[in-house]
Amino acid sequence: MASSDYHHGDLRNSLIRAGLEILDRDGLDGLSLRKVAARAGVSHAAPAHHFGNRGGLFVAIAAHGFDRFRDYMQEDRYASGSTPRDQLIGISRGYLRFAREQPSLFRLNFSFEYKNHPDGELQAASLRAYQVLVDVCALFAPDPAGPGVNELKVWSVVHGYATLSMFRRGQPEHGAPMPIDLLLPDLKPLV
Amino acid sequence: MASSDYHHGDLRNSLIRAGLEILDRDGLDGLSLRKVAARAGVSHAAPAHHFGNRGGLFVAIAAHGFDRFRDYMQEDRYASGSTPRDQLIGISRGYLRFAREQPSLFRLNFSFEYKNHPDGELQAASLRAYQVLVDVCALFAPDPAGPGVNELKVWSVVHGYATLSMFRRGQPEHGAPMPIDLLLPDLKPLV
DNA sequence: GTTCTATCTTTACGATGTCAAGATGTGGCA
DNA sequence: TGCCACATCTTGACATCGTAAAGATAGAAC
Repeated sequence: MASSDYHHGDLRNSLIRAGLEILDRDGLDGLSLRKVAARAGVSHAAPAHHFGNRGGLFVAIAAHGFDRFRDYMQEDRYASGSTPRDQLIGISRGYLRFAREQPSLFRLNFSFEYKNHPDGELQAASLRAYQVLVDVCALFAPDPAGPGVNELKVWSVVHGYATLSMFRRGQPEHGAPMPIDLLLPDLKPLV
Repeated sequence: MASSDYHHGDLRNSLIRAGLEILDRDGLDGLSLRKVAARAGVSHAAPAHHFGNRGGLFVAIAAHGFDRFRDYMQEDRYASGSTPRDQLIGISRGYLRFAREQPSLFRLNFSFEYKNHPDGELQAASLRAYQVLVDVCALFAPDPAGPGVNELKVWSVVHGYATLSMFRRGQPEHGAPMPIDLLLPDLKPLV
């Protein structure tokens, strides 16, 4: 290897980009430190050096995944009507679209591959995504059961439906998908 | 190895049992063909011979997992009151209790480790578990949006909440758990 | 210009899934 | 009873993987 490559300069981002590509091409099971290294054109041990270990790489990629997840929700939110209900349906559609179009990233984000790997960047990205839900729920009257209950209701039903859809996608018989607005709770707009 | 062990007799069940033990002790990531083989006292290649490959073993264990999952729901269902709402809350509690007490099995059941591994036994066990939900939903008036919508509403919110709870269990700050009956949809009893 | 340090490579090791070939017991057939 | 086909399990081997230790290199600090 040419000596000029010894200090890559932007290796961390290159590794994350390579990881996203491998994730998109080979799925979550195909993501490995060595493949990421090969794709980035560095030695097989370079990723572990940067990210500590396998979990570190997964965390870094998942942080990007949560930001992309948030983008999906925001896009469909801004493409929707302006009523609270429209906004709620919008982010739900974005949620489901992310699960459909980026299944590997979705799996990684909500996997436990990194459960013992606390990371501030990941947690921050995760909160940024959750904040979209919080913002839209703020358009509705809070549930009498307490604060955050609306968020939990919406998040649970949408995430559950997304997971179930992915789970059934492999199965032979799955008819027309259920429109998400039929499943969402009937929240009361503030004004 | 003694020649008398060449034909084990009940190797398949022994392997599944060993797999369940490893799953409970080491988690989903610790489950491997070779560890299962070692625990069952057979050669490292014996599991692959029986189940075809890694996915085959996982499928066989997951089939047992779904039956145990169904048991959890039935137990809490029969321990609940007799009104439709009580029954619904009962199976939801069983659902969440399974996720809490058998997290590795829960993860395996709803993982995609075997997504390209169609198996009749697994599908049958999965349907047996789903049937519990169908039975309880039959106590309510069907949703005007169509048949199966009640099931989908309940399943989505309970599964989503279970997943979110597992996801947050690793995090530091998770306050008192939300009672599930606050999240369940307000279905109308039949009579 | 020398040394120091972060960055990346090389080498090695154990664990894993998978396959091919071999060993072993069981049942069927004469 | 004796023999043989076959299913069952073992052995051996290989590629891939994560990980750690030790070495090489380039830029920074002085």
